Amino acid sequence: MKIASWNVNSLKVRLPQLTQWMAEAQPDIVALQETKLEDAKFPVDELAAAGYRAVFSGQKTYNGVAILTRGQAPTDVVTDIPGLDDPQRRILAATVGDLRVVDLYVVNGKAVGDPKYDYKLDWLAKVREFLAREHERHPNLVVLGDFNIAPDDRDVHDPVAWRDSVLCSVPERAALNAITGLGLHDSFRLFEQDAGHHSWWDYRQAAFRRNLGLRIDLILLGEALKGAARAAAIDRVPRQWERPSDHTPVTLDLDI
DNA sequence: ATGGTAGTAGAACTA
Repeated sequence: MKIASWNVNSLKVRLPQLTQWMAEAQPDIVALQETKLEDAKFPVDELAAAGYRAVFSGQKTYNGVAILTRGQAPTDVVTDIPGLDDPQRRILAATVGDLRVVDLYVVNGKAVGDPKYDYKLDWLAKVREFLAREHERHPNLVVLGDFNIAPDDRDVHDPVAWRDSVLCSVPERAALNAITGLGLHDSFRLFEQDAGHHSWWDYRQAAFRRNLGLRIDLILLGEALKGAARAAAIDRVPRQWERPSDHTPVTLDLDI
């Protein structure tokens, strides 16, 4: 089975690209971020026509997450972190067959020291507690999404320029390490050790053409699933299309 | 150099 994550930066704008990409890539599960759609406006019928069921947690203008599945319908859906009263729609957990899937749109944080940065670190700490409980209950855990953190310097086009800035700072990386420390493995690094592989490129300064990007979109696998991983990839093709998202899809092939 | 581009909205905020 193939699992994917894609920050589409407006599902309304990117729906044609999403359905085209799914028709070509044939993923079984797709986690979306930044849908920017109220639930009443989610394109349920269009995605059903493409062969996918959907669960979603959205809001107008900002944020919004969704999980699309082929075959079995997602069940046991959770849309909020227990103990965190947060109107921002950034987390969606669901059971899909034998897998527990948690889709995250991690807070960007704006800049180190900004109030949004403090919210990011607090949000990540609360997510870690939630994921610890999810992992205990569901060994076959997949946590994926836009983490808005580059795990280490290999994931950054210019580590010196980005040193200690938001998306790369030591406290953010510590928060991510606290999550991977639960036994959740960055699946891309099970297969690829080199630098220069990115999943997000700023719209400005021709960043994609120059490969000035970061790898911030991750698929984490629980210990029990690690041995089932067969291949991980970043599909740069949709980033080359007309009117692209600033993120491109990341994928994982699992032998289950 | 706090620029630049994109999405949502219809000005300013978020990324």
